[in-house]
Amino acid sequence: MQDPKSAGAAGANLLFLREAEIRAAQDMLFFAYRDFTNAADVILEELGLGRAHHRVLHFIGRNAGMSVGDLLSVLRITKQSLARVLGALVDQGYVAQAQGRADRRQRLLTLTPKGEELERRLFERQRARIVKAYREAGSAAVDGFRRVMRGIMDEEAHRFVDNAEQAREAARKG
Amino acid sequence: MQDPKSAGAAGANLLFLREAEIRAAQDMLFFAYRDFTNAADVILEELGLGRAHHRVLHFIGRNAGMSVGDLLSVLRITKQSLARVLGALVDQGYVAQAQGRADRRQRLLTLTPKGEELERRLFERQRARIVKAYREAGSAAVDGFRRVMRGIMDEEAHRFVDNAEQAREAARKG
DNA sequence: CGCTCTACGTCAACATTCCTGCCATAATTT
DNA sequence: AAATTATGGCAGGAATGTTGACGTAGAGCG
Repeated sequence: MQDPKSAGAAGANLLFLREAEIRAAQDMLFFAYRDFTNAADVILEELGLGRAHHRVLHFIGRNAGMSVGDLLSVLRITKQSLARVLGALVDQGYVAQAQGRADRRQRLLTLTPKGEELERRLFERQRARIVKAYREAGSAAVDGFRRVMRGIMDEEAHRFVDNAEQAREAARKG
Repeated sequence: MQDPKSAGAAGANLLFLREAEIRAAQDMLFFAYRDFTNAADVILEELGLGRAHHRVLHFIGRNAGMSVGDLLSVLRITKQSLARVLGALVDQGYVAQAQGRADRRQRLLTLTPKGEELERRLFERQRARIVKAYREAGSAAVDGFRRVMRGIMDEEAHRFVDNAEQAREAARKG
């Protein structure tokens, strides 16, 4: 190992492995996201809704009473893109809007019972996949998964996930 | 804990935690995918390319010499959707097509040097995010991450990731 | 050899989901 | 009163996806 040549090769090898790991992560993010979102598509298609509708239902369900602006910054899409999707969900009775108490300009968004029921049906499809993966991988792996995923996300998204967690904690206690 | 009421509450609590975990996984998949893909968007926009182009470059780079049909089944889009994107990449000199030796109907796809260079630039952007996440989480967490991600993906995708890994192994050795 | 199947390209037509820009309204903040 | 904020709405366009139909070249089989 004192041969500079083989040391160089070992170094290159380490770099190679490192890169291979990253490449594999790219693949996995693509496939996992593709197959995870795909799980709910059957139900959505029946109702003539798309993935954009699902995302909106999911995040309103996660953070009941959020404003339109909050939703926009979570989804990172434009007002107009959201307007169509959200409008359809309100029209079809999945989402309810309430005037904000502190700021009456705000429309605070919540799921109607019908919306909750649909969100749950969609959730159950995806749940199966996660439960299977978690069970196969074991709880230590799940912890690692969570830590890596958090590292990939933006800081702001971090905060959202934590808030949703806390909101549920509070709801459970109070 | 022998009180059936508190046992029931504990059971509900476990279910609650389990569901909260799954919900958090939903959030994290969305945010991690959103922010990870977003990392390369700046470069793509400069060149007038989209994410679809990036995906094609990525997978051809990962599996040099793959056929159009292989690419279609990996991406799970239609021939026509791919045709536009792939055609643009060929026209602009990022991707080369070669006639298959065994089956001359096939167009085996590879990246040109120009395509490799672009793919690398795109990769570097995303690499930073993964490296950061991996470093913060530690190698045990990375292993857990991989195992969970594999569990979420379809079996078929499993195979693709393994093949790409092996192809690189072989290329390194031979 | 012919017949069929496969891999691929291509054209037409259309749906979904995103975008930018601009304007309007109402309520809050300064 | 003026500026800012939260939201809604319209016009128009781009990226990405879809289905369906047709054509060509090559592979594979009886």
